[in-house]
Amino acid sequence: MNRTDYLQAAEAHCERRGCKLTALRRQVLELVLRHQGVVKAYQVLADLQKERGVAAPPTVYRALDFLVEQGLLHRVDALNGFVVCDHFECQHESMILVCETCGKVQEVDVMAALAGLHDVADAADFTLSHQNLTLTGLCKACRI
Amino acid sequence: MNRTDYLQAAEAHCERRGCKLTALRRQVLELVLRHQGVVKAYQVLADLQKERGVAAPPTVYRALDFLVEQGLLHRVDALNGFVVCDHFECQHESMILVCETCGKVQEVDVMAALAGLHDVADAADFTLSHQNLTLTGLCKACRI
DNA sequence: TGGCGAATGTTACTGTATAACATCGCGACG
DNA sequence: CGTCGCGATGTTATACAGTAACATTCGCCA
Repeated sequence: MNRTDYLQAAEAHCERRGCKLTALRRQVLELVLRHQGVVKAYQVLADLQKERGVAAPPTVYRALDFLVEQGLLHRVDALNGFVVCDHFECQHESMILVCETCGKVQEVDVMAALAGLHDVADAADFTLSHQNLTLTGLCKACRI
Repeated sequence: MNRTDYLQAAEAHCERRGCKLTALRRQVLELVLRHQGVVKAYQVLADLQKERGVAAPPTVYRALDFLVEQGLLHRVDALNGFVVCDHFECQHESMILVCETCGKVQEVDVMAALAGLHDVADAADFTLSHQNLTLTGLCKACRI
């Protein structure tokens, strides 16, 4: 899916969910899309300042929070960063793989494997929320 | 395992790994042990300052990093915090369950379930590091 | 057209973490 | 015994991450 199609789909997605992908939110989403992999909030802020002169942290954080809420982005706790989710349509749980060496990020679906985790959690009397796992390791290129 | 035994075991553990649980590191570990569940670095810093008058962030962070490296603590990314690991002896991967409501933390072993995750990662040409998963959800008490 | 609510702007601050350099303490080794 | 090296700790300053609180704007619709 190219960038234009993605943005259009994202807009429709928000519409369906009863909220709006405003100009600002769209701009922030575009800025995130321009990067490979994980982006930091302050990187987005800097980019935004380049495009519109002024912008303060809350501006960016509010937009990012919104996009995460809509499932368009995932937050990567381990890196204090954000990655685009390119399959926000399907209700899913996914696994985000972050390469320790090159920082590249990929997202894979993981329903089956998660079932096992849910079992373990159940055994500990714990109910898991829907969530996205972030795991670190080595990607194909860096493993060599 | 009570606190004294734990500290002694921790010291032996470091020894075996060829490094030292110095007085400072031991003190920081004790401070973490005094709390239930997750502790923040700046909480430890404040405690440390109460005990020894002065202390700066790097002092605490260096000690915490060391303890994490030795497997005595786990870092909980999602909370910017740290929890004691009470089974640092066995080479293990574990799953840290954080209750969204009360903040309580428990750690469970999870070898079996992880095998599934490794399979999924392999399929994506990705080699997972040994790591501790942090998952959020609701604990028994808060689920009611 | 006026008023309501959501979105955004603005200021200031709190919390998290690390860089860079100084100093200390202790064991190895001549 | 000195001193060299090195790991641990102290110190200062600053970078990076996130939010509270309040002001303002904008679109919608009664």
